[in-house]
Amino acid sequence: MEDRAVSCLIALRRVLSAADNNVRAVAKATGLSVQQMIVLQIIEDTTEITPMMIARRAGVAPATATALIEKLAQMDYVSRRRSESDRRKYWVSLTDAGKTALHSAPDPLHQKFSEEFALIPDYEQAMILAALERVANLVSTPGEAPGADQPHVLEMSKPIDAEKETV
Amino acid sequence: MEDRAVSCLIALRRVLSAADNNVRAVAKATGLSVQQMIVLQIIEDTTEITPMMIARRAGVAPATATALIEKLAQMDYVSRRRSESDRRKYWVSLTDAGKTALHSAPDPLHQKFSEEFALIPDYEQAMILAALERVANLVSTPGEAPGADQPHVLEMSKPIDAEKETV
DNA sequence: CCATATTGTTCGGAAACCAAAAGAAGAAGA
DNA sequence: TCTTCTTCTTTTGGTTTCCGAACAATATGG
Repeated sequence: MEDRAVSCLIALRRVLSAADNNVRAVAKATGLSVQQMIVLQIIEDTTEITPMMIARRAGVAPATATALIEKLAQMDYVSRRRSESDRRKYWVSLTDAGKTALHSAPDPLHQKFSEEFALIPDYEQAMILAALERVANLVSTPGEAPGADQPHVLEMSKPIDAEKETV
Repeated sequence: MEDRAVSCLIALRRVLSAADNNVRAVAKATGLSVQQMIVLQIIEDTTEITPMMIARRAGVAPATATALIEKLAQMDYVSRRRSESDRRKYWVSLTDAGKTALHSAPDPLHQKFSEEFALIPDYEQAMILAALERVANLVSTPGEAPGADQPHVLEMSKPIDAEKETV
């Protein structure tokens, strides 16, 4: 009877595999690495976020996050703004170029899904949405959920430009 | 209208993110790299498969597939058997150790899902399964689907042992 | 037998990643 | 104020992963 759970997991793995291939394709199309894309998406989700939080969400070591952010900053896809409440950290956010880059490449999976989803009868659409949200709530751990640790609002732009000449 | 498709994709991305974090955790627990785990799973799915097919399914370059297989063979997780119908290629399959390794680590997502899924009322379980399979069919491309390109049955074991002394 | 294609490998370099140590800034207590 | 401890980020050094390109071996079709 927990047979059905197994079937679910199998279906899930098919979806996962397709999605994985997809991100790679999209990444290649944008000229970004997969990890860079993930980081950009994390930043977009939160609008503003610190390196440590990026590391936690992306599941990489802090050192790796530093390198990723530095790279993205060099490409001018993200901007950094020193926090004033805690001057050790800084807030990373997407530049316009970053947003553009993130959405420039067509996403085959997104498109395919949207197209075919539109053909499905209404009641079934609703069913699928409900099921997906149910599953998302089942599996998503609070640790990586969005929402916590928002930046203070009162910090004004004080750009991190000192290290502009980093090689 | 197509609002619902967007909500679906958002939910899907939550699931994806959770799953991604999960594979990393499991990989770390097994001492395998993520890519190695994926390859092992591909091999298990097909029982027997050639390097090129592995490369295509895993979405990596042939050179990478070679390296991955070589590594897994060194760990004695996979065995190779030269094809007789086409002596360029060979069939890769899982050893018992490989199967064990692949399933040794507890899978937090799998567990969590199974547990919570069991608590869901019957009709909703059925609904979720149907929805997941629907989605899987929507997104999965035939190219990476299992089933095609099976090995000929008549090839007997002629191990690739020549390179046993590879450093 | 000779092109051409396919399969897999080797090689060299680029990039990703991490652990550990270091640096810089906050927090807490005397 | 002056420790001392903690947190956040970076640097360093070294490992691993991955790919492109050139290559060898085999197949296939004239």
